Amino acid sequence: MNSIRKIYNILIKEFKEQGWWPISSLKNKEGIDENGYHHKSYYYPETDEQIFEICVGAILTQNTSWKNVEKAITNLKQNNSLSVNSILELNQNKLAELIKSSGYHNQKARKLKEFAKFYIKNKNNIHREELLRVWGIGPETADSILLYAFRKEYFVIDTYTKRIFLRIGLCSQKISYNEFQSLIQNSIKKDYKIYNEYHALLVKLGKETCKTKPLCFKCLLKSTCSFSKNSKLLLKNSKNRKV
DNA sequence: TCCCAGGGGCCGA
DNA sequence: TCGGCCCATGGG
Repeated sequence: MNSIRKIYNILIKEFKEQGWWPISSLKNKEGIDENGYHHKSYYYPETDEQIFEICVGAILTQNTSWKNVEKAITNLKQNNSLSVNSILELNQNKLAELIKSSGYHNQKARKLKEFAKFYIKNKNNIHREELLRVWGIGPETADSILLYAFRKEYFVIDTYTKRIFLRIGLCSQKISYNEFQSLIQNSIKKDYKIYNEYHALLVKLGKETCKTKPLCFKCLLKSTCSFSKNSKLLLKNSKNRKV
């Protein structure tokens, strides 16, 4: 079994299913937690509204913590603006005000409007190349939308994925997005559920242990991670050093 | 007060 | 093609 598959097995065994992508309208329903994560079902999203909400979340979460995105989504909902048509109709400054908590709100308001125009025309036949031509949609956001909203098999490469695999020693600093995506996609089964879950598991690991300042001592992957081994060595050497 | 967070566009070299 | 800079709020 290859290392990338092994890492998936370790993470899923310990962390269990993460239930991505969270959908606000599902909060506290049967089998769904208070934040909208559907841990036991991969059959979401079910409706056009749910699909569009995931797309909005993927754009709003660009370089932003999910908590700040949740506030923006709640605001949009309370203003009856979490739909394609209302985003198209809404004044851009008003839209920016509603999503202010997610940061970069002026840029993101424009991004939502550009995406909404695309969505209306392409929702029934969406293609990655065309999605990438939309202003404000880069490879990560495109793949999040394709994978989580449209259940298409594109592995999402984000900051956490890069950081974790770089530290483990499975990729180089200079690897491109597409090269990295191919590396992972060629190492695991082409399966929507696995792509969905693996990315979510990496985010959990990145948030909890493989942070900017890593907490290697409690990391599930410390036995296979070159960064963790090196940091242990550094710690040991520093302790042995006479002051 | 500083750092960081589920990126992407633009511009000059 | 690539590095540097800008966009911005909120929590720890």
